[in-house]
Amino acid sequence: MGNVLKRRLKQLSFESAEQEAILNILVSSNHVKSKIESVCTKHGITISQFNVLRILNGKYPEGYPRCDIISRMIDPAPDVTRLIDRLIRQGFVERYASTEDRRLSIARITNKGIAVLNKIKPKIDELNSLISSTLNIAERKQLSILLEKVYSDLF
Amino acid sequence: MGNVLKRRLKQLSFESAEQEAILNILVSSNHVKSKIESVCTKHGITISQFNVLRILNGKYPEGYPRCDIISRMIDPAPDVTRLIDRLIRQGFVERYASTEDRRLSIARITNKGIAVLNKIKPKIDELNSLISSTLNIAERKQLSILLEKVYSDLF
DNA sequence: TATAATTTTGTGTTATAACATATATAAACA
DNA sequence: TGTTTATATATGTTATAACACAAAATTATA
Repeated sequence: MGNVLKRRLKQLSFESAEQEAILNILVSSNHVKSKIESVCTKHGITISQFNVLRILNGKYPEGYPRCDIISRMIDPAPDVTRLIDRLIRQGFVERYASTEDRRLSIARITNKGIAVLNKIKPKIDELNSLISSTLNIAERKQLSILLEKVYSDLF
Repeated sequence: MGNVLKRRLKQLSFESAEQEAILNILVSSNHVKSKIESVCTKHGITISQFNVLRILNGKYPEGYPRCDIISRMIDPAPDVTRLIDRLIRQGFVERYASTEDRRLSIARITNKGIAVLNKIKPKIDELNSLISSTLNIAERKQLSILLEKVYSDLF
C-alpha cells in the first residue's frame, strides 16, 4: 500500500495513515496544478491569471471588486491588484470604479479575455480525464466527500 | 452535496463530478499547506525550507546532492541552489563537494537545522488531527487509495 | 452628528521564483 | 581514445510574490 507515493517521494515508509493522507493531498494537488499550468503557459497566461479570468467570466459583464475575486480564488493570493494590472496590460481585463461604494475598483473581463478563456477551457476540461479514466463515478463522489471533510473546519 | 466547496468558492454549482473532485483536491491542498506554512513562519523558515530540511534530516549525516533533493520534494522547485544558499546563511545546512562525482554539491543538515526541525515537527504532527478528527481509519486509507490513482500516470 | 473602527484598495520595498544560459564533469559512443 | 551527449550545478536577469504600510471610503458607535 502507498507504493505510488513511496515512489514519488522516494521514501520507504510513512509515519501514519494520517501523514500519508496529507502527503497524498499535497502531491496529487501539485500533479493536477502542474498540468493546468502547462496548458495556461502555452496560451501566455499563468495559472493565477487563468483563475481570475475564470472568476470574472462567471460574472460578465458586471465584474467583481478585488475583494470578491480573492474570496473566490482557489489559491488566494495577496497581490491581486498587480495581478489584475498585468491582465489589464494584456488586454484581458478592464477596471472601473464603483458608483455605489467608491472604495471598490471593479474588474471586468474583456472580449479578448473571454476569447483566450474559450481557447484554454476545452484543454482544461481534458484534464478531467485524469479523474474519469481512473475513478468511477462512485469513487469520484467518495473522493469529494472525504476531501471536503479535510477542510470543513474552514466554516 | 458539495456544499463545503460551494461555500469556499462561493460558486453555486460545478460542471461535473470530475471537476468537483479536482477543485476539492486543489482546495484541500491549499488548506493543509497554509496550516503548515503558519507553523513554519513562526519558526523563521518557509514551507520549502522545511521540506528540504526534512529531506536532509532523513539522510543524516551523509546528506543529498541537489538533484536528489529535488526529486524528493513534495513541491519540486527549480531554484533549489539559492534556497539552500539561504539555509546555509541561516546555519541550518552546510554544503560540501562530492569526491566520487565532482559535479555534485552535497547538502547536509547541521545540528542547528536538526534543532529547529525538532521544534517544528511536533506542531506539524498536530496537523494530523485535521485528518484523524474527521476521517476514521478506513476513510484515511480510502482517501490515499483514491488520490494515488489521480497521479498514478506519473509512472 | 462626530469619532472610532473596519473595509477596500493601492504602493514602495524586499525576498523569492522563474527563465535562460554557462560551466564543469561524467557517461555514452564511434 | 577522442568526440558527442547528458547530467549537475551555478549565476545573471527579469518577473512575481510577500510584507509592511498608507490613503480613502464606509460602517459602527458614543
